[in-house]
Amino acid sequence: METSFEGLKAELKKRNIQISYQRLKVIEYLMNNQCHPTVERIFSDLQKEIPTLSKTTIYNTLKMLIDEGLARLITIEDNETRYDIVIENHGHFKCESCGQIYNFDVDFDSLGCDDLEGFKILDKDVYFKGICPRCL
Amino acid sequence: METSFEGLKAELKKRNIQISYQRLKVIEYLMNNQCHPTVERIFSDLQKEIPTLSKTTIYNTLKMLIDEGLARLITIEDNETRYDIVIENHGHFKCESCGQIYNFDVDFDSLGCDDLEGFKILDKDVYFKGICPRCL
DNA sequence: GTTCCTGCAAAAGCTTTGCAGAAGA
DNA sequence: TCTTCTGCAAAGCTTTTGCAGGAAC
Repeated sequence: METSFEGLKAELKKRNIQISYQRLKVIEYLMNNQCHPTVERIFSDLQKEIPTLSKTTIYNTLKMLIDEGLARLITIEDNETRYDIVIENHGHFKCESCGQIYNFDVDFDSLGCDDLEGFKILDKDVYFKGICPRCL
Repeated sequence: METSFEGLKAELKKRNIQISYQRLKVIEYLMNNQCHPTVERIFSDLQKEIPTLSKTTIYNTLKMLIDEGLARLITIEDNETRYDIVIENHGHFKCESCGQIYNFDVDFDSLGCDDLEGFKILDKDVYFKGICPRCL
């Protein structure tokens, strides 16, 4: 899976998807801020640079990336939707104190195979919650 | 962790929490329908029995159970919040075809410890998505 | 009598939809 | 020219809050 900025742009071009200024900025933001931002966060940060930017465009862009399999949703908390541009398998740890989300490596192959014989598994997510070292 | 109906009632009594008819019915529903229902589902099913029941009461009851650590949220999908009365550690598999959520055993102890040294882990969730055998 | 619970109505918050104008091919 | 993209405004949903009446202790 492509995780470099240039590679992502090439991937979109290959699929005949226009790379507008707004889309470029959203993708750039996701690449530079792998802290799994919410739409609100992306919006308020990018608005400084693009005053006319609307949330609709961010929603549109994120939807497009997810449809293309280039981003994924993180629903570690039920009242906030976050986004993750990195696709390679990893788990997410959310600090309940500061709200920061950390990545960590997970051996997905060793996970829950006994009970799921006959199931077609398309997607695996591991979510942990607790307190991060900085807050402890 | 207590998973029997009587045990749960006793647990609430011990904590001086009133067990009203509405609360009893919601708990009973969660015990009998471990398919991880949404609020909408609980509401429409229980309304047949309790015509005056309001969603607010269901939200209140679920919030109380979660605050007491007797239920947990499942946020496998970002646009629907589901609830789970069984607390013992298990993973959740959601069928993308029929929407059914299945439980499966997970060896949580073997999960992602290398990267998380110094983190205080309070909660672990494993979410899989795919197609269940019935839909395949 | 005091505290807690229920449930209606309203508010809040996030996401989607409709649509007109702009930009790009 | 034709298609696609942007962004405002409105709509749609789920969840929360305020509050008055009622039940439990």
